[in-house]
Amino acid sequence: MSSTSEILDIVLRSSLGKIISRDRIEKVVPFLRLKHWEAGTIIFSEQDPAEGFYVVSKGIVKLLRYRADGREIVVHFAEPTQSFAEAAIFLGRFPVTAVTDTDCELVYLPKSAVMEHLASDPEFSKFLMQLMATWLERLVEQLDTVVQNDASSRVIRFLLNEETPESKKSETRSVQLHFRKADMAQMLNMNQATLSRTLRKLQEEGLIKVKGRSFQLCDPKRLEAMLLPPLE
Amino acid sequence: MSSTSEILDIVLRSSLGKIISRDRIEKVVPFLRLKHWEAGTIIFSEQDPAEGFYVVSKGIVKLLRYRADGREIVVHFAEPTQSFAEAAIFLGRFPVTAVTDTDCELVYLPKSAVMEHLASDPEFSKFLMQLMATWLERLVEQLDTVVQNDASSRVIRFLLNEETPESKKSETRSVQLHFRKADMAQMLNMNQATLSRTLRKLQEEGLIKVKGRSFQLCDPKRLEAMLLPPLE
DNA sequence: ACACCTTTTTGATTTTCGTCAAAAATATTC
DNA sequence: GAATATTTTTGACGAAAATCAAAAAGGTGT
Repeated sequence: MSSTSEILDIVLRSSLGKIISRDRIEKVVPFLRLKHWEAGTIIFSEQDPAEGFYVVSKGIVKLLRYRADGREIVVHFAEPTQSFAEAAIFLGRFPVTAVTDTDCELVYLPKSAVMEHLASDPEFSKFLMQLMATWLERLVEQLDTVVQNDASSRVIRFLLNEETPESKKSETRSVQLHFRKADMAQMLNMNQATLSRTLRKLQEEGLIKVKGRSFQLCDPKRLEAMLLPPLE
Repeated sequence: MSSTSEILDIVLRSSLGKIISRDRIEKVVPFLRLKHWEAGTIIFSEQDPAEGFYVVSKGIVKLLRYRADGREIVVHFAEPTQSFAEAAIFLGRFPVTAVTDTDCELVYLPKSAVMEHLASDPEFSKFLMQLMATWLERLVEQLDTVVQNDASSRVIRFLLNEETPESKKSETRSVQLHFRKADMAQMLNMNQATLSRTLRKLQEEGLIKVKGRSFQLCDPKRLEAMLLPPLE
């Protein structure tokens, strides 16, 4: 299962594979580990010492913070080909907790391999910084979304952000959710009941159609316009 | 004013100065620029192409996003010795807007100088990544704070986070604000009036004392306990 | 197709916070 | 130190969303 060639394949297909040469990847592959994780397992916890980072091969990993009151603050859902916790190896600790949301397969890249590679390949360090910069951008975006003060705006914004580039080109624009609506509510910092009601309202207004976990954006222009200030 | 030795001094005192050798800094100093900025000036706007980053020498720089409705989402207040927008040179664009909150003096480090240095000094790339990782941590922390759903918790959390290590050791624990209460309210995603009322409430409960921009934490233990779930 | 479990929706009620506007307090300038 | 401008506090009110609990819908396995 966890053969060298399989790991190679995963890394090549991940975002890392797009920047690092095949040669270099082949060299580090022997130091990487592929592992299966059952749904609901804690991969690491906030403040744990960090000795490496991960690439998702299969499944969804939920990155979050646990509140003292048991509530969860979801930072991100990591999907296949994405890596996560890159920054942690530079902080020395994980700033969030990672839990498998479904059964998963993850490649683990130990810090030592990364650091060595960093010294020998300036391109790699640029790439890592780009990755981290993307995380920063994502977090700023999320902060912005979550702070939006009415529920509809947050939902609309989420949907527009979540839309894939393919969908944007196609005729029937849609968003496919890879996790529960309850999770979505968490990400948007609202009550599950409020999300439900908000979605109903948006449907009644003919802006979207909801069917389980798929959302059709019936009127993208009007959706975008709703994020702008009301005309007065 | 903007003499080479002055710039050298600022960079040495900044967080960059702590990691990069004096030799190396001296080499790049001729490529850096020190500039004065009047209060309320936009340094760069969200999505502007990024060709360098900044170190604050004097004053406060507000990093934020403008909403379509004119509201501001404050991401951070950058204070002297701090650098900002490092990540932007890897993204190619600024993810936030930067506005001088007071009169400022800033050193500008052009991307070209950074990139050159990056190739020749692996220590520097590690340092830059640490800087960016710190930003990430800060953003996660802020997301967590802002999402806290009641005003008191947000305020308490902010105060505890804002406390300096020195204060934590000292007898009279306190926090000194470097910007207006209105700004603080923005950071905490609440109305200025709400912040005012919340502070009053916390004072009445004997938890803090407020005098202008300085806050005394009378009962740090109880403050921390308030972030925990209520006993039932 | 049934029973079982999970997720989502809905209703009724309460609470918290935003809004607006005016007054008070605090800084700043001359 | 009076006068102006800026910042903060306070009050009255309304609106939006949280909460709790129960019903409905959707999945899964046998």
